[in-house]
This record gives sequence, structure tokens and C-alpha cells, in this order.
Amino acid sequence: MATAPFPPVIQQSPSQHSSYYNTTYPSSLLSCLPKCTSLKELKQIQAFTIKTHLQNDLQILTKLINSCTQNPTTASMDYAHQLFEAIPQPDIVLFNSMFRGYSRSNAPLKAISLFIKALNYNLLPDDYTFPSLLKACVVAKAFQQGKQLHCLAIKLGLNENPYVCPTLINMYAGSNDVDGAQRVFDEILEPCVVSYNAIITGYARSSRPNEALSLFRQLQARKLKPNDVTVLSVLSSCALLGALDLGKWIHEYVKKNGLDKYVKVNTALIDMYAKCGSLDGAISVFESMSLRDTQAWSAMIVAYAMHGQGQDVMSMFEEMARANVQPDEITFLGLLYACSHTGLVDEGFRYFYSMSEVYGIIPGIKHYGCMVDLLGRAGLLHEAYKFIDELPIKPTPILWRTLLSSCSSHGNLELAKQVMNQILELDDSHGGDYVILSNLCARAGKWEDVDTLRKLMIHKGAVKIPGCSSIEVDNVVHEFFSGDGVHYVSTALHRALDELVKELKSVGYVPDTSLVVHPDMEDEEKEITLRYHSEKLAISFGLLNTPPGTTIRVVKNLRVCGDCHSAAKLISSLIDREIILRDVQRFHHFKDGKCSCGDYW
DNA sequence: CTAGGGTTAG
Repeated sequence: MATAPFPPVIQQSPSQHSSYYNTTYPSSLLSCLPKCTSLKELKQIQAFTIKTHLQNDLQILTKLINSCTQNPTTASMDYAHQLFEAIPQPDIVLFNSMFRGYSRSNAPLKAISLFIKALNYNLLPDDYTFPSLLKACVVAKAFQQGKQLHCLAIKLGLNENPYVCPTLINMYAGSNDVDGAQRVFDEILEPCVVSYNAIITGYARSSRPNEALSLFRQLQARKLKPNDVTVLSVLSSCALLGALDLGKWIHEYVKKNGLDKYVKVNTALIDMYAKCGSLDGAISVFESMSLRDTQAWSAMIVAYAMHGQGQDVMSMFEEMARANVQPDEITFLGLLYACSHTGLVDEGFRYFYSMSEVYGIIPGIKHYGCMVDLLGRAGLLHEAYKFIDELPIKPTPILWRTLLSSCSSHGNLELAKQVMNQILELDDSHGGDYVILSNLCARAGKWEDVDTLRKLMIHKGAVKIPGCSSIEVDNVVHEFFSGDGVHYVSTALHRALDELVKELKSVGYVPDTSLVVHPDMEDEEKEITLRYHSEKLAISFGLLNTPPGTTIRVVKNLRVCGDCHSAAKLISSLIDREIILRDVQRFHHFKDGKCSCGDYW
């Protein structure tokens, strides 16, 4: 009887097994506790301990608290706190359990303040203490405390502990200090997969995919086995870089090692294929999945949206509803994004309103951003201005920036100036804004304004992000910057590019020098500036280094420039190569002299 | 009582 498992409380009503409580020994109570999940059950058990005078049994109380902190809610943590407070001299194990609960229930500050109490009790933190607390520091953005914990871990000789070390790395990475994370990582003699995962994830999330991938190669060289988490971060790095070949290799690895049973891995694969320009790859992963959660559907919806397939986005959304999967805020971002990129204003507003009214999802700043883009793209510039002006939350400079680029594409200089004033009040350090407005002024021939803006930009110390395009050849990602002369093949590459431009001109290409805003530059100089744009460098690098007939895939960090866009169209027909260019906001598939965006972007 | 995670407007 004493060893009999406690009955499964969940299925029975309390009255049925209250007699059982009375005949049970504490040991079976102990073994049943971890299986009890609901607060109601736990309270029943506590009531039982009072009846049997076991309410002060430390072992039982510890188990009770552990049950509360396993999958904690605010209520179960309050209850755990009550139990905890009644214990006269809690040990570090009990504190650890509380830390776990608080950090898992999104109450990081409570974890941190409880830790101070533990220190006041003269308790020494152990290897179980640090992971929960470091996580709490990340959530609470308490980086000072995080660093103090790091020092403490060093003092206690726990900084290289296999459980502590990854969380230390993660704490720095989560504080936007990947270099700090790298320093922790460098100090480990024999990093395990988990430590590699932490640092790779840190780089991937800080948009430093190259470093992430080189650590991934290091991991492989050390004969460590990548797991599902490794694969997630590596795939997101591939997606950032547009490294399709590596992504495909990872996909093979995933299949070979049975990692495709993880829904998250498949979702990351969908995203990777979509962002590397292979919508077909994304679709085939999606269709291979036996189980699809909200995130998987969202990733597929966003994939269609990115590739400008608005109709597929809508039908996917309907199919998702038929499959009884609830949409989330990201699903709606995909929907709104698709509407704005396909010019479906009414449809967009319908989804926007249904979000909160039907699905109870409160629109966030990114949803508002889509709506501004939706109106702006459609040329409803004043409506967009009014929309931002009447928002229930304070607009970010990004929202105004969205409208600024709509003003630019619709050539509305007057409104652009007003929008620029709004931006400058919030953030005057963004070089791109000055460039957009100054280009608009230049097109209107207002050279004094161009000059004033340039001076203002220099005065504010605003810098424009340099254009950068990358292309993957033989598993190596090559990056090119506008006017790049430092790449190791630059001379051969420049000669090839000069040759290419000559050929293009023979079939009617006229460099659009009006895009180079510089009153003092000669036309010839402008043409050279235009010729060495990063996207042209990357495309001609691809032409030189990949077999004839294969698709060229280029990724650019900014919007594609108009001249490069028309050049790419001509190249696709002249050399009979498909070019897929991913710019900062969408895909351009160049084929037979045409682009999938229909020249509207 | 231990860690690491994918999808997010412009």
C-alpha cells in the first residue's frame, strides 16, 4: 500500500478519493505531487497535510512548492510564496525553486529581490541558482545585476559549469552584448553543444550571421553533434544571408537526423527557404508537415506575402481557420503586409478591424506600420498622415519614415517636408531620411534645398547605411559594398562589370544618372558611381563564378536602386539568367527581361 | 530546483 502510486487526481472528484488520502503514507504523497499540476489539486493536498499534521513537513512543502514552480502562473506563484514565507529557514534548494517559478512566470523582479533575501540568509548560490536568475536578468533587462551574477559565478568557480555557462552567454547576448557573450565563450576550454547554441543564437539574433555560421563550422570541426536548437539558429542565419545552399544542406541534415519531428525546425526551414528566394522550398516543407501550429501557418503566410502572392496569403488564412488553428499577431502582420504590397486597401482595413473585434488581438506598432504603408503605397498620403496623427499610441520615427518613402515614390515634396519635420523631432540621426528628401528636392530641381539638407545631415552627424549586397558561391557568402574596391577579386570583377555595362548599353541600357544626387558631379562620374553599386557588383560576381544557366541569388541590405533594377531586367534577358534579388523589403525575380514586382516597389 | 529556440511593418 505504501508504495502504491497515488491515484491520478485529475480524473477524480475530491470526494471520491478523500478517503484515500487518510490511508496514504507521506511517501506516496511525495511521489504523486510532481504529477499534480493544477492549483486546485495542490490546495487539496495541502488541506490533507493539515488534516494529517504534516503541514510543516519540509520535504512535502518543498514538493508542493516545486509543483507550483514547474509550470507557474501568477496565481500558483502567489500560493508558492505563501507556503515559502511560512518556512522558517528555507535552504538554497527551496530558493532555487522559487527563482525558477518567478523567472518562468515572467516575474523577474521578484526573483531578483528574493535572491537578495537569500544572500541575507547567508546562503551560497549553487549551479541551480544561476540559470533561473540570469534568465530573470535578461527578461527584466537588469544587465548590471546580470554582470554582478557573472562576477559571483567566477568567485564561486561556477562560471564554467555546463549549466551556468550557457546562461551566462545568453545573458550577455540577451543584453545586446554579443561581444561580452563571446568573451565568456572564449574562456571555456571544452564548450558543449549548448554553449555553442547560446553563442550562435546570440550572433543570429544580433544580425551577425557570418559569425554565427563560422561558429557552426567550428562546432562541426570539433565533432559535436548539432541538435534542434543549433539548427534553428543556423537556419535563421542562412535566412539573414540568403545562403540557400547551406540552408539546403541543413535541411538534409535535419532529415537524416530526425530533427524534422520538431515543428519549430520545420517552421525555421519554411522561413529560410522563403527568405532565400525559394518559395517552392517553403511550400514543400509546409506540405510535408503532419502537425502545423500557429507559427508554422504564420511563417507560410509571411512567405507568400514576401513573394508578393497576395491571393495565396488570403486562401492560406482561410485554410488555417478551417484547420482550427488560431491566428496570432504575426499572422496578421503577414496579412496586412500582403494587402499593402498588392494594393488591397479595403481588404487590409477589413483584416485590421477583425483583428481586435473578432480575434481579440490588440494591434501593435508594426500593424499600424502596415496600415500606413497600405495607405501610402496606394497614394492616399494625406489619409496616411491623418492615420498616424490619430493613433492611440505615440508614433515612432519608423512610422513617419514609412510615409516619407511613400511621399517619395508618389513625388509629393510638400507633404514629405512636413513628414520630415515630424521625423526630425523624434530622431535626426537617420541618414536615409535626408537622402530621400534630398533626392525628392533634386528631382524638383531645388538645389538650394538639397544643399541645405546635406549640410544639416553633416551637422547632425547622421550617416547613411552603406549599400551592401551579398551572394553565396560554393558555400561562401561574398559581400559587396557600393563602390567597393577592396574585395579580393576587385580588379577582375570591375573589368567584367565594365564589359557587362558595355554590352547592356548595346541593347538599350541608359544609366539613370538622375538617381545620383550631386550637383558638382560630371555625368561620367555619376555613371561610374552607379556602375559600382553593390547589387551590380554582386550580380556580376555571380555571373563570373557560377555555371551558365543557374539562378543568381543576391541579397541587398537596402531597397534596390532604380538603375540596378532596370539593369538586372536587361541582364536576365541578355545573358539568359534568372536573377532573384532580395532587397530589404521584398523579392524581385528577374526573368526574360521582366521583374515579378511589375516595376512597382 | 538546472540551459539553449523559429515566424514580426519600413
